[in-house]
Amino acid sequence: MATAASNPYSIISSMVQADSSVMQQGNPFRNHQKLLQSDYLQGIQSSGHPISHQWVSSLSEGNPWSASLSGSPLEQQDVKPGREDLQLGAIIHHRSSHVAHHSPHSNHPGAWGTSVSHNSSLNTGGQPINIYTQGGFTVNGILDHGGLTPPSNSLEDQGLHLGIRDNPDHVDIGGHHCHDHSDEETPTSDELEQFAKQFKQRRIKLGFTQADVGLALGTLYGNVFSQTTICRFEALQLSFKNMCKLRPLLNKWLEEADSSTGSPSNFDKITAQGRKRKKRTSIEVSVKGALESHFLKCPKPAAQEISSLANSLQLEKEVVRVWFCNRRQKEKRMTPGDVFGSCSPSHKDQVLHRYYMLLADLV
DNA sequence: ATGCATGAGTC
DNA sequence: ACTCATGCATA
Repeated sequence: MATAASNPYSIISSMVQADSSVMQQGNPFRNHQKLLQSDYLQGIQSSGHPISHQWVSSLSEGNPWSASLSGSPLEQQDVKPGREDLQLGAIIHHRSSHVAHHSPHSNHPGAWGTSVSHNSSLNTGGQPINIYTQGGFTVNGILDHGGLTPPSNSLEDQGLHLGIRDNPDHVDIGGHHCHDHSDEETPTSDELEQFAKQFKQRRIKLGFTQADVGLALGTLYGNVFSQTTICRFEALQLSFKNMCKLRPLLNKWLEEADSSTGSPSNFDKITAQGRKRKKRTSIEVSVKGALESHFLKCPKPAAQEISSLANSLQLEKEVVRVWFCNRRQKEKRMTPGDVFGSCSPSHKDQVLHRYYMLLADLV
């Protein structure tokens, strides 16, 4: 994944993400100025949703997937406290169990499963912590004290400075307040990039996997994260804000890991799965191409438009809707991925052509 | 590493 | 309905 970090937003990207300031009334080509001035960083903080369109809200359709779920129509069967499909997840338990309450949550009708309340984020205070493992292995990174004695060197020689500037809002993460240090200030994207890079380096040197880190974070601060999230952090594929939130935690982990004199700590790993999830639908490349091109013209299609699109593409409406949501979100990442994704070269050319036309029109 | 998905919080 | 943070499942 080439370090495209140096250029987070190309002209194209900013053009495409102009959605936050432009109405898409079928004629996005009218707002050139807006397109040009759309600034990535700006967009981030203002999390702009200038106007919320009120489409014909006619989509209270029943859950289209609920039935197709391994034949078990128990979509809103409630969770019996203490039991449920927990067997699916491995329970790699350990001695001393000190955390493991799930707040009994009722499921939302239409949800896939007996949701096991997955809130592991941002618990202020002593919220229940959910721990899991992806793949059911993993030996928690850090602190399996004694055991691992990686060839640690110190990170002092690295430029491990967290550039701090100003501190707009206070975002406190984890179960405790992080007031003790300078971390939670607002960094620049450069600093973030720097940190991410160093973090990855150190992590690897210390011999930990992304999954390890995610888990360790839970053990350390009460917030578990998946391999996915750590991965995205390292690759700068999170929103700026999200990056800022995670950085202090990861930084702390780094420090701990580095001085892995680790104080014995124990943990319980509970893979609390058991929630039924819709089978991931895989969209054909050609179809993706079509979606992609629609996205260019209109990143925020109205419900009706989504419907017709879904029809012509033979996809479920919901799938299309979600696709657009994800696509938009992708556009807002620090390091936008290839705008063309895995499109065929020919399609890419088509799209590129459109961009060029647009550009030409701008000048 | 990434694509499709979920859920909470917001307009 | 949308955004945003996050993750299971998969390529």
